[in-house]
Amino acid sequence: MSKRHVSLKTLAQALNVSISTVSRALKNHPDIGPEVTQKVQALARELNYTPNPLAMGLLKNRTHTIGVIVPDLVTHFFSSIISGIEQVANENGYYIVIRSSYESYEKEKECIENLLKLHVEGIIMCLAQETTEYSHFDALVAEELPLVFFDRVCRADEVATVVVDNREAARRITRHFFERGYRRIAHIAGPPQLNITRERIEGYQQGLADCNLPFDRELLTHCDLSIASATAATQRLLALPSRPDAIFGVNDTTAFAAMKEIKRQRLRIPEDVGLVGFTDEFHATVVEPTLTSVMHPTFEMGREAALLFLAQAAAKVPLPPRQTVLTTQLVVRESSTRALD
Amino acid sequence: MSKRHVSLKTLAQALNVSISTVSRALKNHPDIGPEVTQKVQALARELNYTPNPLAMGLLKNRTHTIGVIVPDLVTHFFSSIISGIEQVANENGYYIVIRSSYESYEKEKECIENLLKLHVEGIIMCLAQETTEYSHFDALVAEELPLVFFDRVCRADEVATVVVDNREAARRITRHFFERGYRRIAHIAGPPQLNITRERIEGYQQGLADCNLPFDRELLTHCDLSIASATAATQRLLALPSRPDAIFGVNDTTAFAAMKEIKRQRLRIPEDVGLVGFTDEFHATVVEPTLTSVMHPTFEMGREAALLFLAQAAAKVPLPPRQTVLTTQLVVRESSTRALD
DNA sequence: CTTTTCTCCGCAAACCTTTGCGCTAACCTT
DNA sequence: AAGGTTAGCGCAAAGGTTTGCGGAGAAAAG
Repeated sequence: MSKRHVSLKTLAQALNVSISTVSRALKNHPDIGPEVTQKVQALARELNYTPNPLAMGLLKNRTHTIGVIVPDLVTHFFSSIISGIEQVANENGYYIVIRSSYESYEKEKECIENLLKLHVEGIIMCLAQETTEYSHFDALVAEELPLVFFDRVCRADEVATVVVDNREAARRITRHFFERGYRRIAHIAGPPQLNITRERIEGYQQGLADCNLPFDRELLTHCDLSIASATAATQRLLALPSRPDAIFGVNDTTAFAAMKEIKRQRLRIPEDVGLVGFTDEFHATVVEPTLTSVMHPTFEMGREAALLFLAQAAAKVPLPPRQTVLTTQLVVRESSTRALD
Repeated sequence: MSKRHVSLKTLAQALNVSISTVSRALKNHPDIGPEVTQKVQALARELNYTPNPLAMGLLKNRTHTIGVIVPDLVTHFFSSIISGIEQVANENGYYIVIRSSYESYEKEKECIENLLKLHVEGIIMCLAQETTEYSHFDALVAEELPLVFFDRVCRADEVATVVVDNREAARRITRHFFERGYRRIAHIAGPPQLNITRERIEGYQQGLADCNLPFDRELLTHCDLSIASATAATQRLLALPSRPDAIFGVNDTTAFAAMKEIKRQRLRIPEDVGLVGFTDEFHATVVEPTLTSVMHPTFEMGREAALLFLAQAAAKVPLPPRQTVLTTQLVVRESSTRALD
């Protein structure tokens, strides 16, 4: 399709010199005479010569490419992280190739195989929700290909990861509810296999313990992070004989779905039910009431993941797996601040 | 870093045959005897051989790579479109490399140069807001490199584009307001240089004409699509001596910002001020009141853009620039439906 | 027994770049 | 003037793949 690219050969033939002379002239090699160097550089500029990345890649065995796999592209959480990855990657001369796993284990495997075929120099990814078995990373680990997990992680003793202080954040939320007078604090958790689910549940339980509240198994329910599933979870909680007076959603999407359902049932937020999310998207400030949420440094998470990749890529020997833990902050808004008695 | 890849050479040496024999054996070339073919294929499978894409690219002058440039990655609108592009691209064996222009003209130029250096097979993009000059596409057009614009477009007589029926949609919104009894209908438009801005303004004016409403210059104001700017625009409108009773935002983000500001000023939606957005993100159903909006087929737009690219890539001769126009639908919710007298 | 016709495989070029080494002049030294 | 030095350039290999062509050996045909 597109017109032929100009190569060293093009220049060499036009000037009647050898290819190697052109190559050296372009880098001001002392072996090449000043006039020849002049002419070559002039023509290169004129014809807008740029080295063929494929040829360079073949020679140096490098593609300057990072594979990025996310469960989906559309969620603000992931797109924001990708944005962070992209920034650091570009600043360091890397391109990012994106694929989404659609939360599917099979697709995730496929993505990895595909990216390996492309000879990416590393992979930065977030596990799919379905993934419960991690042997498809064996090849990467064995080949010592730089690999970084963010948010949802596995094999943290082998590969670099970047996560947030999930336990601490969940604990803080629970205590915040308690301080605001809520006593039956429920948690809509994510799929059990995810580390973020486990950690946030642990933090939730720790928070309850801190406040001398009993852990009521009824008040812990799961969803698959979809809106429908979060709505159903909310309905289960609200239908309990002894209804919760506060709900902590595993992420903002869950919280938004819960908010919709709570309002649909004509319950008031925060008076009847307190609500807190996790991530703190922009929309948390738009909904009514505004949503209390944990500020998740998504952009930073992307940047950190990219930095972890760079560190591994630069290292001559395999680096010990590094865990980066980012700190979050609770942003208190209307949905959890009812007037205290 | 990563262990050496297995190449034809690896197989050839291991089996004591020539590289070309291995190459042919893998494709079941009749020239190669059955036992040799057997052995080669067996070893290839065992060692998990895959052709080196760099070598293939060098040979065929193809990279199987599409460059995608968006103003930003974080906005739902763009990430959703990217998702559509990614799907079609992957279905057809292409990888997508993403870069964001951050709405900057300079960065946009830089992105294009960068992607060209990577030898992408085409570019699918949305113009940056700052871009008012289009000569940096000369090279692409001249090289006949497949190029597709989506949403914000230029040079539509030369390059393929995919857009929505902006005029029609804006017209429909305006008439919807009129039917609901609103008479002073304002429009917060985007930056003047964008085609979407112009087209939606035209539709807005046409809608006014349809309803025999005068076009009041005061009721048309611009913003740069940022939240702060949209808030300021709303303030300007609400401060008018004769305040508008309806506002049509150029997109949902603008409408959300307007909603926040209207509520801050203790005005009621939809009673005092009707509000309509454009794009119809998920959050339109979460805010209170729920937001009437134009359903913008973003995912489809991404798919269509990718299909336009594929058509060009497959064509032997340059295709005449094709315009794909997607139709939208007005989704009426609470923010524009006050009780009629 | 020689010639033809296969079968089966290797050589080399092409895609593009880098780089160690070798080669040819011209210049300098003694 | 004869030998050595050096500036300035080209050859060739390497990286991996495909593919036209040529070549060797064996079997079939004369």
